Amino acid sequence: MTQTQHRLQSTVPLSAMKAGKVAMSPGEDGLIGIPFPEHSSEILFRLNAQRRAGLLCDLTLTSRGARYPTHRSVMAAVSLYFRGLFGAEEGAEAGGEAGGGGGFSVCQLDCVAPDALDALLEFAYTATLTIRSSGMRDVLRGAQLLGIQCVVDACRDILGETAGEVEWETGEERVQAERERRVERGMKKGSRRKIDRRRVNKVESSHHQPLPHRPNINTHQHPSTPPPHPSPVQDGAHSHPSTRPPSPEQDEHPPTTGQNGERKQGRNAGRGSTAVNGGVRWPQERLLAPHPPLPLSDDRLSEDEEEMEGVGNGGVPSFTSAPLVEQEVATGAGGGGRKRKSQTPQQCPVCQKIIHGAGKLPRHMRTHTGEKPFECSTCGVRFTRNDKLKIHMRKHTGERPYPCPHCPARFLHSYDLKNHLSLHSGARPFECPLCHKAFAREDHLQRHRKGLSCLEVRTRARPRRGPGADHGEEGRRVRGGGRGYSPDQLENLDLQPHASAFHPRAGMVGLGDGAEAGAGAGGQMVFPEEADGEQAIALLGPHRLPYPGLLWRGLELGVRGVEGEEAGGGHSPALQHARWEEEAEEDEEDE
DNA sequence: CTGGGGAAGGGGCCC
DNA sequence: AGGGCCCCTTCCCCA
Repeated sequence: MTQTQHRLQSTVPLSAMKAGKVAMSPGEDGLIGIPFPEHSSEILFRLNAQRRAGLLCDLTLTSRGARYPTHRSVMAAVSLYFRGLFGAEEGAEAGGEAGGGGGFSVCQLDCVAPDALDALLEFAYTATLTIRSSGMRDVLRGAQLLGIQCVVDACRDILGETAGEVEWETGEERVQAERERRVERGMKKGSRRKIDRRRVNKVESSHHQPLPHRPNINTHQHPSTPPPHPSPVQDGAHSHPSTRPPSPEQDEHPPTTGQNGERKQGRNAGRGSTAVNGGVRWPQERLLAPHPPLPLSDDRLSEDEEEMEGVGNGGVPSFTSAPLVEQEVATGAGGGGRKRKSQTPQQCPVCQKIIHGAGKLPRHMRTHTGEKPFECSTCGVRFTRNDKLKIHMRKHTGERPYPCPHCPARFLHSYDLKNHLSLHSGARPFECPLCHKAFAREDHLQRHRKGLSCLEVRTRARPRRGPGADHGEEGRRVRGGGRGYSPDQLENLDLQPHASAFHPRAGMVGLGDGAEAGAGAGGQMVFPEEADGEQAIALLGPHRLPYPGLLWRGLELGVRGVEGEEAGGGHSPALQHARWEEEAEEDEEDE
């Protein structure tokens, strides 16, 4: 858990803010979308912990004497059967005792083997299905009975069963399904990889939205007003689960992953099944993969993709790969105008960042979605990119392809060798323009600068020769949040970095006088109503802001330094050096 | 505070 | 056009 929390802190939002990457759309003043890729897994983890502890459980499933406390909402989210049972189906009225209201109920599922039911519950709460090969059939049957389609698909995939037509499709649904199939066939005109990518994208949506928003394939199968303790057996008998695939989705999306070795090794490693203690373990992506794209007509596809780009819906948005110059065309009323031409550059729909390079947008999008499809088969570490995995694998293979020509040292990365060579040469090409201390690495020089460890702390607004220790201490405080706001940014903020403004006590419950609150982490922060934006910033200080840039934006202070010139992080070292030179000159002029 | 290792993300080139 | 591969920069962490 702590690991997850740590990832939460260090994942997209912070880094994005740090680099000024979470930017507002020009037309959406004040609206900021911040994806939290770990949120869904975090929630799931806590729900699972509650289940295991029996907390807040309002539904008990029983199977042949075994009892499984669980949560209605979770089961309704993962199972079509329970969704219908509890009236949680969209548009369905919560009816009867089993409706969406409260109450505690017991559902007897003797038709599902206890082990299978346990595995399905584990899946529901962990998004990972861990089953023994021998129990595959039971799990498949249970998943069919409960309407957990992705598990059904995964099991069928493993068992090598093929999916046929769905007997219980209504006429309207059949038309819809046929329309989807036509769309799918149309999509298949593109490359196979493209289709796979679409699926991955949709999987991302599914990941945060456990069941797809689509006209449900068998709502009639689960009446919204079921009997108090309906038996899935009846349900299953209705749907002929043992002989029929419960969904037309299978038909549309024949399993392709991991069957013909088409995918690259990295992907296979991350997405395929892996043997676990004699069982088979399906990662989340694979389980969700069979979910189809939204049933869209060709004309609607672009629109809906754009709708999915919204980040305010709590889900991680999917994205369109439409290039900047093509988006208008693609979303126009042309209908058949989905064919896209040049793909570079492309704008990220989440952070608005312009991504250069064909095919680079999906790679960038994974920084938002948190998807890490490339898993190290040795240690299980996952990566967003296969080239990173490849480099990582060198640690296991011992390969160090970058030997130093001057000594026996070998390195994993080319830049390590580069750094190392500078040690041989003694070159320290990066010199601080203020204190003239030289560094072998540019980032060390930057750290030196940002750390205010030299005379750089002398800002134009303050006397240079104050108590030096104070400067150093203040510098450390300013930097204390770890975000490393440069003096440039602080100056652009027009903040007077008086010690009181960043004193840990300031702003902790109460405005100043008598404000006595714990300065440590966890102290309650209170924004007095009368405190305006600048006061609020002074109260907090940059080191207290989890998303400093956000607050500044939210307070509409018009901080150019944060979202202006630094946004996008595209400043070149040369520019940075030039800026420093300029500052140094100004400082000297001040003297 | 500095040196070093490593991860993450972006861009260029090529297929 | 998309993806693989490589290089680069930036940042974080640790000693």
